[in-house]
Amino acid sequence: MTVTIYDVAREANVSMATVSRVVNGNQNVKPATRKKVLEVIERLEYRPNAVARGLASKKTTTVGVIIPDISNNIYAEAARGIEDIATMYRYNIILANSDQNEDKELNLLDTMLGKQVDGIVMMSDAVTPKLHQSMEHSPVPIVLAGSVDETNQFPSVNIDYFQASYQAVQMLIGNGHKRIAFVSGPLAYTINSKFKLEAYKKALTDANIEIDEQLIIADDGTYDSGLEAWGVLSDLEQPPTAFFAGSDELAIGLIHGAQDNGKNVPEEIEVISFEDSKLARMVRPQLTSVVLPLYDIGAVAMRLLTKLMNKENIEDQTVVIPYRIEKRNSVKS
Amino acid sequence: MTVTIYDVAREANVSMATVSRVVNGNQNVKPATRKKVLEVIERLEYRPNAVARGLASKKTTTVGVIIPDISNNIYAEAARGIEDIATMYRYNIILANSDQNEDKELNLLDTMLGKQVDGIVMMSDAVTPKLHQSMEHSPVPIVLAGSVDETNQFPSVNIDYFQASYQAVQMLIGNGHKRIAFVSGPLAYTINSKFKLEAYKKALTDANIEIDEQLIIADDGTYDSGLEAWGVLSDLEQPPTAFFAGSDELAIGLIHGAQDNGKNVPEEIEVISFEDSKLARMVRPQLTSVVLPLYDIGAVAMRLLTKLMNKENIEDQTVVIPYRIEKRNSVKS
DNA sequence: GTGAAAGCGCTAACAA
DNA sequence: TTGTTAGCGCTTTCAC
Repeated sequence: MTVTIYDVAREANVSMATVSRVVNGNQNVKPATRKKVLEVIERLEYRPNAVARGLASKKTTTVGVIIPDISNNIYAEAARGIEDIATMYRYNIILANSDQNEDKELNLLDTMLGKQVDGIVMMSDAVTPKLHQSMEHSPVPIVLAGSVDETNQFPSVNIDYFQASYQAVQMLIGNGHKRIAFVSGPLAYTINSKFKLEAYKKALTDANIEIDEQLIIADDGTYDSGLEAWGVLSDLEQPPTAFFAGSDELAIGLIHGAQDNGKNVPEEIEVISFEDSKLARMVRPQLTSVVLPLYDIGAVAMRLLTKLMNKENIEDQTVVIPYRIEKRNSVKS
Repeated sequence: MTVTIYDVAREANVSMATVSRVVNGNQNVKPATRKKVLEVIERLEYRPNAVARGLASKKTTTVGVIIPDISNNIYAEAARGIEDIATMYRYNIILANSDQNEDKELNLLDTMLGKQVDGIVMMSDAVTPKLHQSMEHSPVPIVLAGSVDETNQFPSVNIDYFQASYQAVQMLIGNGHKRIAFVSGPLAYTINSKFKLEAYKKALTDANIEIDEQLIIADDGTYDSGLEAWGVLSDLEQPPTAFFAGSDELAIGLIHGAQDNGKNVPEEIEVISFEDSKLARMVRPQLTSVVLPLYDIGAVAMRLLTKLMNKENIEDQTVVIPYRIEKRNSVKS
C-alpha cells in the first residue's frame, strides 16, 4: 500500500507533526530528529500526497491555463512561457483548450476553480460579458495574457497592438503605397484585431489615404486563407500593392499567392506581418514583421500571477511589453 | 466563505450523503429530493471541491502529460490530441515540459504522482534505464506516445518508423539516386531517429548502394541546421542529389539552401521529409513527406490510457498506427 | 523542539 | 430512499 506520513512517523518514533515539519522545511526541528526522519522517508520511499496537503492547506500549487488552441504556434509559445515561470515558482499547470468558445471557457473556468487551482492565466481574444462576470466571481486571481480587458478590471499583459499596427502600416505608407490591404484572422470582431484594424484606418487617414473597405479582409487566419485573400484582392480593379497581414501564416500565403502570379516581393508587392514566429525566416523573401513576444507575454503573465497569488502589492495591473519591428526582406529598404 | 456540501445539506434539509448522491448522479434519490437539492445548489452556487473529492475517492480525474517541449509544433499537435480525448472522458491534464532532460523527466514523474494523477502520458525520445525504472514503480498506468519502449513493457502508440523511413528512402532510390543524404535531428542517438537511420542504411544496402557516413548528418533539427547541412553536404566532392530529412523544418532548410545555390528542386535535387506538418504546404515546392500523425498518436495514447485507468482488458499494449506518404512536389513523379 | 487533536470537504460503506 | 459515520492524508493551532 501507499506509505503515509503516519507510517513515517511511526518508523521514526516521532509524531506526524514532526514529519510534516521536516517535509515542509520548518526550522523548528532538532537536526538529529530531522536526520532520522529524512532517513525513514528515504527508506520507505515516502511521497507526500499533494491532494491531502491541498485539502488541509487550501493551496494546490497548481494554476489553470486556458488557451484557445495549443496546436497553434502562437499559443504554444505563450504556454511555454507560462509553464517555464510556473515551474520556476514550483507551480504545475492544468492546461486546456477553449477554441475561443465561450461555453468551453465558462466550463473550464468552473472545473478549474472546482479543482482549487491557486490562480488562472487566461488567453481569450474576446472577453465577453458572461466570461467577464464569471471571472469576477473567481475566488482566485486571474490574469489575462495577450488579451486586453477593456474594462481594465483584470490584470493583463500585452503589447500595444494599436501602436505596433500603426507603425507597421506607416512603414508601408512611407514606401509610397496608396493601395494597402489589411488581411487579418477571424478575429475581426475581437479585441486584438480590432486594434489592428483601427490602427490601420487611422494610419491611412492620417496620411490622407482613403479607406477602401474592399481592401479589408478577415478570414480564418490560415495559410490558405492568405492565398485566397491574394486571389480576391489581386482581382480588384485597383489591386493593392502592399499588405498588412495579421499573422505570419497569412503573410506567407499572401506572398506565395503573389509569387505564383509572377509578382516579385518586395519589388512589386510589399508585405508586413504581425507575429514574427520562426516561420518568418522560413520563406523567401523573409518576412518583415512586428514581433509579438508571445513567450514573454506568457512568462510575464505567469510572473504577475505569482505575485497576485502571494498577495503582494502590484504597482500596475496592466503591463504593456515593448514590441519592435524586425526588418527583413518582404518590405523594401 | 466557500459553500460546502454541508451547507447545501442543511439548506435542503437532507444529509450530505444525499447531496453527494445528486451531485454524483446516483440514481437512488427520489426525484423530488433531487429537485430540491439541485435548487439549493443553484441558489448557493455550490461548486464541489475536487480536492476533497479526490482525497476521499482516491481519484483525481486528472492525468499528467510529460512532453519535451510544447512550443515545438510536433509535440503541441500531440498534446492537442491528448487533451481532446482527455476532455472527452472528463479528465483534465497537467502539462509539463521536460526538454528531454532525464532529471526533469524524473522530477516531473514524481511530482505528478505526488499530485495523485490517475495516469500519465509520456513523450520521450529516450526512455533511459533510470526513467524506465521510475516508470515501473508508478502506481498508476503510464502510456508512451510516439516513443518506443524497446523492452515492450509499457503500453505505447507509434507508427512504424522503420518501415516508413525505408519506404521514403526507397522512393528516392527509385528515382535513380545513388547519393542520398540523411539529415536528422539531434536525436541521432535516440530511439526514433535510430530507426530512421537503420531504415536508411538498410534501404541503401538492399539497393546495393554503398553507405557513405559523410552523407549522414545529425544536428539540432532546426531550419538553420537544415541550411547548414546543405552547406556542408553540397561542398562534398560528390554531393548528394537527394535528401531524406528527419523533419519538415530540416527539409525546408535543405530546400532553401539548394535554391539559394541556384539548384532546382525537384529537378536537380529531391527532398523527402518526415513529418508533414502544415509547414509542408508552405514552401515552394511543397514537401513530399511521410505523414507522422501526431494528433492521432496523442489521441490514441490518451484513449488507451483511459482504458488502462479503467482497468479494462487491453488486447494489445503496443499500438502501431498506419502512416502514409503524402506526395507533393519536392520529389519527382 | 515536539506531540495531540481538530479539522479540510468529500465519498462510501453500512444501517435504517 | 435516506442518514450516520468513518475515514482519505495532511496542515495547523495549541499545549507542553
